[in-house]
Amino acid sequence: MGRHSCCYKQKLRKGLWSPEEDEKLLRHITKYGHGCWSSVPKQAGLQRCGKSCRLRWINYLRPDLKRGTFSQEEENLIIELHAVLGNRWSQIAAQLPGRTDNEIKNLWNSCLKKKLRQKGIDPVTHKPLSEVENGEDNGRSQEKAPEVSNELNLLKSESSKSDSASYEHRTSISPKAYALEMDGSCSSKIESNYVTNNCYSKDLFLDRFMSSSRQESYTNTTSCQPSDLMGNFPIQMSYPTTECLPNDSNSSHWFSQSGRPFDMNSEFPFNVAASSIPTPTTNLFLHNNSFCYKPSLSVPSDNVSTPYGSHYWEATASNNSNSSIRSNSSTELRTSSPLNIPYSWGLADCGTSTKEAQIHMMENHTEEAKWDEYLHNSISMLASVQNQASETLCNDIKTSMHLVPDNTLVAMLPHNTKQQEPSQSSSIFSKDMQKLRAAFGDM
DNA sequence: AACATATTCAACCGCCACGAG
DNA sequence: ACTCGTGGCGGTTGAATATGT
Repeated sequence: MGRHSCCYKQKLRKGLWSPEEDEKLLRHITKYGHGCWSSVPKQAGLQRCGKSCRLRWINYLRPDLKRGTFSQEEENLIIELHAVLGNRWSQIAAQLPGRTDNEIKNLWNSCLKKKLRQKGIDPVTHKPLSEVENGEDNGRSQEKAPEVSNELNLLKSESSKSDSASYEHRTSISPKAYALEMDGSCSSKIESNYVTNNCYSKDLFLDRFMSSSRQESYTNTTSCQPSDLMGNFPIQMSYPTTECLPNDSNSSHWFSQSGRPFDMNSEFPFNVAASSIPTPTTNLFLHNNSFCYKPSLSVPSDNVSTPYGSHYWEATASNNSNSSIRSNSSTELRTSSPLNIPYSWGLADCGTSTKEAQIHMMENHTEEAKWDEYLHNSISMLASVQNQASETLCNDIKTSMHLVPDNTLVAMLPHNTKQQEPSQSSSIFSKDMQKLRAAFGDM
């Protein structure tokens, strides 16, 4: 038990992935989607088990992954979320677009744990070490407030080093919003984000943060603020279309996992792939101008026309030898124009030609209105959902969490079976979409 | 320069949950 | 009810790299 049948097969490679293997896998998934993972290695011509392929894709090849060191804000958010969620790395990762659970787990084990200990905080309980050492159980509920506020003090001090102004902004919450939260109003932004986007139960949240000094704790919750989470939804950037991809192989370098570049086969089928390439996600919350992806997808170094407008792209090499893709800031938000370009990541789409795919895209673009309306309607549903018992909410966590980790878009697509039922996350996305539209107008 | 030790992080392992048959 | 195949998750390992002596 436990071991996948495919792993018993002979001649399966293990260990680090070679650039050639990466290329095969990426090419295959870009072209066909992964479908059933167990069939991927065979179809892609890889001597790997499906599980290994899946892992490689999720942790390394996925185009929406961010590369590079974690920002202070990200670290703070991880600590915050860990205090609430524990070692539920996938759920924590869901709040950090572009980051994988593995990455966060590694960061936690190698870095954050130490940092917390150095600050005198037990990384397991998030209580002061002295308290942990002296024994506990002096009334758990009474300990929660100091435990949280201690950590928040740490976070505040950490955060203030780099960004005190924005910290103050982030840690503020209007009395009205707070009141809404306190009386359990379903229309509260706070709840919708905490409960739905953050995907832990309201009860858990309340239990954690709404203890005796709850207002203080809450208003000091660093990166977990509703305002942040509202912006925590990835927006989609359009990939350059096929036609714009350079034939010049010099500009299509790929990077091995150690950061060493290798040349992509110039025949890499982007002409087919373009229709399937997912929109990479970025993050308003971090509000970076640059977006780094683990593999450097071919990016033209001049103006790029897409079906949705022109974007200027600048390919740069970052310090850590990973590639990065930078858009000029003025067009950064414009790059989010195709908010709902549908892609079928994860759904085998073997027979889809470029043309078909483009038609498909257009159809879905018009379908967006319907879908948006549908999503909007689901906001009201959120009300009833949020009034359910926390147990129910806990059960829903898993469903909601499908939204972010793999590809935000996948979960939002009308044709995605996962989304055939209205979900809480849909509501949030709809809100976010409205917010973006309000800010940038309908594209 | 050579070695030892520490750190990082990609990948693997084992388990669980779920759906299909 | 049971088995099987699969996806997903968290814990762990170990090679590569960094740092210290």
